[in-house]
Amino acid sequence: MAIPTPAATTGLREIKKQETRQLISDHATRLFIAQGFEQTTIAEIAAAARVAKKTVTNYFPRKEDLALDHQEQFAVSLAAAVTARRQGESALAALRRAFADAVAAQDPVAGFSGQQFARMIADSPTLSACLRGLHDQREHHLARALAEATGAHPDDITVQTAAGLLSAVHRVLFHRIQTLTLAGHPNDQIAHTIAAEAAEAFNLLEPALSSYGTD
Amino acid sequence: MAIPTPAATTGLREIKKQETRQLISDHATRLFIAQGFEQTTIAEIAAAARVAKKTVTNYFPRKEDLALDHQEQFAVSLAAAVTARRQGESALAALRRAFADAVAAQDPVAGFSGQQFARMIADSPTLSACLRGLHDQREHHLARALAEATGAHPDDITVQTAAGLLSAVHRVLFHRIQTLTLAGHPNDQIAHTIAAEAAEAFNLLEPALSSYGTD
DNA sequence: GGCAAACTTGCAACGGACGTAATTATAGCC
DNA sequence: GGCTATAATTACGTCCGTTGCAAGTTTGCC
Repeated sequence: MAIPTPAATTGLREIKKQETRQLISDHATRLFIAQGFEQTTIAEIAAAARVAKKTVTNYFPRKEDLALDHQEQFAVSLAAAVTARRQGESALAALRRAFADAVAAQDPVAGFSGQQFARMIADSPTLSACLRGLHDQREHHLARALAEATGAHPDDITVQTAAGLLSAVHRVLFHRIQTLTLAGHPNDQIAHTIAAEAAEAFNLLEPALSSYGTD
Repeated sequence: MAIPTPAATTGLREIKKQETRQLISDHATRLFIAQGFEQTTIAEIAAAARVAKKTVTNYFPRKEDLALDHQEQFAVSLAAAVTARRQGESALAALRRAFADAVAAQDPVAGFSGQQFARMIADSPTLSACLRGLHDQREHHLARALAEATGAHPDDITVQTAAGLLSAVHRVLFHRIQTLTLAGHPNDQIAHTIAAEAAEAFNLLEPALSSYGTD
């Protein structure tokens, strides 16, 4: 997926901004992995990147933003899967297929983040809380997409519940991938295990939502 | 529910500790309601309660602990409902009944917290994140209870998924009560509305888990 | 070449979290 | 009933994330 950059003239200023941002992000990730998230200070990152502390907090308003990338992509992933579902495909079927694809591709957005990254998150209450918030945002986006797909009011209890149930399955599977990653399993083996478990999990929900959100 | 106090001799010291704790908590709640959670500093609370700053953070390690009470009770509520379910009653039925009871009693643990309290939480990212963490803990406790009830391994994907689905319904309904509270509806009206919506939400899950966790 | 806008920088302040040592008051024991 | 060990409270101080502000520097445009 190339960067769209809508009318973003690649002037010298934009180029240097992107370089500076990447420079800070790279040093931050390296330090977080090496010595943990909480143990790394913004001052250290700024010193490593040879920029001012203020520049770091200017590009990344909160410290968590330095560690968790692709937040927006994660938050809209389920809603996008529903919006882009095939003709006659239910929301559940679309989300099942989307997860299977993500597992096959070992997509980081599905939870394939590497052992060191998973450990960094697990060891940091701040990052764990931030991840919970992202799961929450993802559910809300999904609820909006489901409301649009079914023509129901966004506050409708059935819409809200369906979004909660569907995102719960994805969240449980995400957490399972993280757990297996932390346990040291290689991605290939995790993908194999999770594929079978995902079938069980989605099958459990099938009787409840088999035709929900079908065109 | 009286305080068990297992062999807790009600010495003068324990009494004064409880008084001090209550004094701090009362002043904190009052200030949070009056001027918001983030806008209130621990120093202000300490000054209002006429104690040292350190005494506040000694009784309440984190600032959130000053605002959110009964955290442990909330976290174990779903697990307790499953553990105490009747003979032959499914986990879903037990949780449906527990929620109906909580709504009838307008239990704060179910979300009946009053408009000012709901606003305090909604206006504070810190408290919202803390509440998400509590929902997460509640799901994990439920998963353990379900594993024990079904004899399955706690890491079993069916157990994890069932816990995720069941707690998702409770979480959606909790959030709905908060939303209605923020909108200014009186508790009686909310209880009436939610009772009907809860029936819809649990009915949605019924085909999936009607017999799960039955003795 | 010069001007306006933007980015970067350094400094400062605030607030929450944590640690430590000193003071005070209680509870158990003789 | 007095003494001592224990535990809470207090008053410091430090660290770190976050925010605001003014000055300096670079970029893009005229």
